[in-house]
Amino acid sequence: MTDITDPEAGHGRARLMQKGQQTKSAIVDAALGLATQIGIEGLSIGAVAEVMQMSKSGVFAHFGSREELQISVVREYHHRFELEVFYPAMQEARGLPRLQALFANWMKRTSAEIDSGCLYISGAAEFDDRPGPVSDALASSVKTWLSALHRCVLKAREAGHLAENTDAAQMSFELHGLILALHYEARFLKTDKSLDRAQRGFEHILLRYGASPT
Amino acid sequence: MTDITDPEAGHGRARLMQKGQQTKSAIVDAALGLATQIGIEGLSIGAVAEVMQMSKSGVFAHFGSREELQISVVREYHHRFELEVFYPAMQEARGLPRLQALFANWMKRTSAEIDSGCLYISGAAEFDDRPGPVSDALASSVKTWLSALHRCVLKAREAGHLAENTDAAQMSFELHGLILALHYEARFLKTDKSLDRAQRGFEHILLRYGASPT
DNA sequence: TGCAAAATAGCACGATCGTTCTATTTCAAG
DNA sequence: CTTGAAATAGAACGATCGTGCTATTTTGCA
Repeated sequence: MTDITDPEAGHGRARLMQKGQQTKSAIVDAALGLATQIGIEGLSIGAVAEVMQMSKSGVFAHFGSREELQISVVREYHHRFELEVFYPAMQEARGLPRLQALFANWMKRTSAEIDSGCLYISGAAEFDDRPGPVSDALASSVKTWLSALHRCVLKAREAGHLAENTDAAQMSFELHGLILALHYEARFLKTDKSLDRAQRGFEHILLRYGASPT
Repeated sequence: MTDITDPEAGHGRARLMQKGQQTKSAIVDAALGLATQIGIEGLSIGAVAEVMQMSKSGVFAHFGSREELQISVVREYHHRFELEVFYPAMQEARGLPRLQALFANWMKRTSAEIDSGCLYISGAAEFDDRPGPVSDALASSVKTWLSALHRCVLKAREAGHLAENTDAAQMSFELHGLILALHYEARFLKTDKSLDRAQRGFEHILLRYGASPT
């Protein structure tokens, strides 16, 4: 959420974060790391406590329930997704360049080998038959992102970078599919060349929807 | 695997299945139903026992370990997938008609509301960071199916139903993406029209790869 | 520096997990 | 009908889970 307190800047300006908030952020950070490996549903307070070198109750007190911890993790992921995928692409010129940047950043995040799996994808599989607050939070984040993508396609069409009869929802669906296939084949099946395939698929889609060079 | 014993056919022919095998089949059936709802990793012997109205140890004895039960579930799913998607499509004429049937059956299975989620999709999300025998069994099944799809695309190209320069692996990748997007948006986001979008995406891909009418 | 408040630890609870062991029931062949 | 084998049940184990309760420690402000 806000910045981490800089311990060497304790003058004049009020400290931005109490000790407790710092710890909470660190816990969410650790929990996110765990959740991307073992899933949101597999997240356990005990495991988080061990990573944090804290007691279970110490961790628990910050959230009041496991569910609240899970929701915090989803929100944190949403935040990072915006930071790494959405905002950088907004720097690009409106229309096709921005759409291309959006997709490129999305691909990068999906196939990144350093941090593990995409929470939006693994979470969907975990919660598509398990309604509740966590599922709601996840679905809400995903919808926010997908509708941002949808708007970007619309803008590109309005800018004349795509064919006038472009069905933006259909195009978004097909782009989403490429990302999902990339995630599936690269992460689970360990198929190399998946990133190339997603990129080529993207170019195919651009051609179909009459992308004009920028 | 083999047929269920027909109790009214106890003459001449030896019974095909002992009582134990029948029960085991019924357990796997129940476990598959549970796994599609709560995931393969979420499968617990206690839950299966409750559904079966059996004791935990009674269920356990048939498999010797939870892992073996999970693998049996994967194999059963593989079997049903072949039965509902693969074999029926093989009845169609080689080439484009068969490819179309394959994709249509695949879509139907993916979006079916009666039985829940696709184990190949939810399982991939659960096991992409958790190697082991269950993950291996799942990956093996998926690869078998995807390579069957790949072969079908190759045959269609050889039959002259697709452009000569068709990259079969690339086309398979894009088809896979459509199915994944269908599953994601229909099952998790409850987006209607997803089936239409997948179908139109399929037609777009056919056009791109120069499908000639049959 | 002292003191209230916030943060964290420690412990216990009931529940569920996979698994092992032993007893009991059910089956199928003689 | 008998009998050995196969199938199932029952109880118990250690472990882990989420959560509540009560200390204890640490923090930030007067």
